[in-house]
Amino acid sequence: MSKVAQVTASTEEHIRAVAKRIFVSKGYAGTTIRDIAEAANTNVALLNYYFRSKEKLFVQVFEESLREFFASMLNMLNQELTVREKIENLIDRDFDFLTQNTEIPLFIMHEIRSNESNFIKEMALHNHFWESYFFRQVNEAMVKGEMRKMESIELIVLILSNIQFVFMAKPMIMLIAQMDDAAYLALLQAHKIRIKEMLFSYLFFKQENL
Amino acid sequence: MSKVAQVTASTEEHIRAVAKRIFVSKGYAGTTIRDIAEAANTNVALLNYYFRSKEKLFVQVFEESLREFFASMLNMLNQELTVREKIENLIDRDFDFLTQNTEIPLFIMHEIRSNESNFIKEMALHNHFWESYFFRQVNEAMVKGEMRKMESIELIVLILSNIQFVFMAKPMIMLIAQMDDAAYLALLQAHKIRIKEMLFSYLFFKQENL
DNA sequence: TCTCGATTTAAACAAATGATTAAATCAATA
DNA sequence: TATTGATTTAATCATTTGTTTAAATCGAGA
Repeated sequence: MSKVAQVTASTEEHIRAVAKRIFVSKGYAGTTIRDIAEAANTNVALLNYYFRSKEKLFVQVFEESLREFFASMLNMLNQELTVREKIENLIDRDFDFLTQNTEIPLFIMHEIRSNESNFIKEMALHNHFWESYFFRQVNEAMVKGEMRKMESIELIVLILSNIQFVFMAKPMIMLIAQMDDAAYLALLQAHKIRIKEMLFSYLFFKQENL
Repeated sequence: MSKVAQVTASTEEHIRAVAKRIFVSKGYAGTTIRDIAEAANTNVALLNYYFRSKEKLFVQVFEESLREFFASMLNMLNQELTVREKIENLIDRDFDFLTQNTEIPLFIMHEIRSNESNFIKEMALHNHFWESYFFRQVNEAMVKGEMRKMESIELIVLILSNIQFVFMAKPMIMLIAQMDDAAYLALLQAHKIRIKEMLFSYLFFKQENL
């Protein structure tokens, strides 16, 4: 039984991994279950045997992507570090993750928007987010004048803009700048250093116009 | 004849406009020609009568979107303004356009990536871009120490990150911050002011570590 | 070895989809 | 009014797509 379960789990996991790669690259609507079956060296009936339907398979893939996507942010929230350290940590972790998973942010944004069956909106992403230690820390720093005053959502948008856009726009950047992969990676490194410099000097400005 | 041509043009234009709305919202693969025909109060045969195929209709829509998307950037490039004025101009114009066309950036990025038939790569977006007056101006300012030194592509990525991400991530922002449309619009206004402040103080720093 | 449940496969089905056909309608003009 | 070409429509076609069925294969335990 242990062996059966093992084989089962690995077949199922293999299909899920293949499905993830294709869904992430071509989107839900652009992917057929035959694409997945073929790439996984199996057949469409087996997909439905393990996952019941294309949509249920997709939901699993999407939820996993969402978890990975938010992992570094959630991780950041409740650690015993300064705000500045946490933000630097977030940038480093996100760049590492996104360099290996360039397509994830665009995939998630596109599916949230084009999704009509609303299962995404039921995932309750906002849970306990704004009440976390991080945002209390931030508020405190703002009150003390150690940090520029703004709403939490503004802060998050400002930071994530500078992290994620360069990944979401990868195809266009490579196109208009006529880059190869090596040049793109070099851009990533330069960009990462630059946004730390810019964000830190903006967020932790030398207090005067508090 | 003039009347025939007029009616023709308006029917064709009406279909194109409806198609654009649906393609932009649901993506190429997620859109059926029957979706479009129904929304345009006509039938699938008429779509093919005017546009020959779903793909040819899509190409027209996509090219138009691309033109609009780059309009403010191209407009900026060769005007008689200072670098700082041009960048402020770009931010203002893009925010105006994107507020009315929130879905365009995500649409374009997604289609560039999931597109397999490569017609996009043949559109030669890079033409004369890097040789424009704007980048000569920028280079000059950098040499003079009026502006922080960086590659042109870095500068563009830095600016566009801060403009476009807030639009591309709209569905997620509204979801995790539990915003309504009014709150989102308020966020846009605050963000626009903020990024001008941040970018200008970073790009046009008080010269010292030139 | 035989049995039985789990896994895998080939084949088929119904619905959806992009495209086409052929006929109907319209509108200008001879 | 009759003709002609442009436009619009309903119906149909062939293929693709998600799903299901039924049979085959596998592997552990009796």
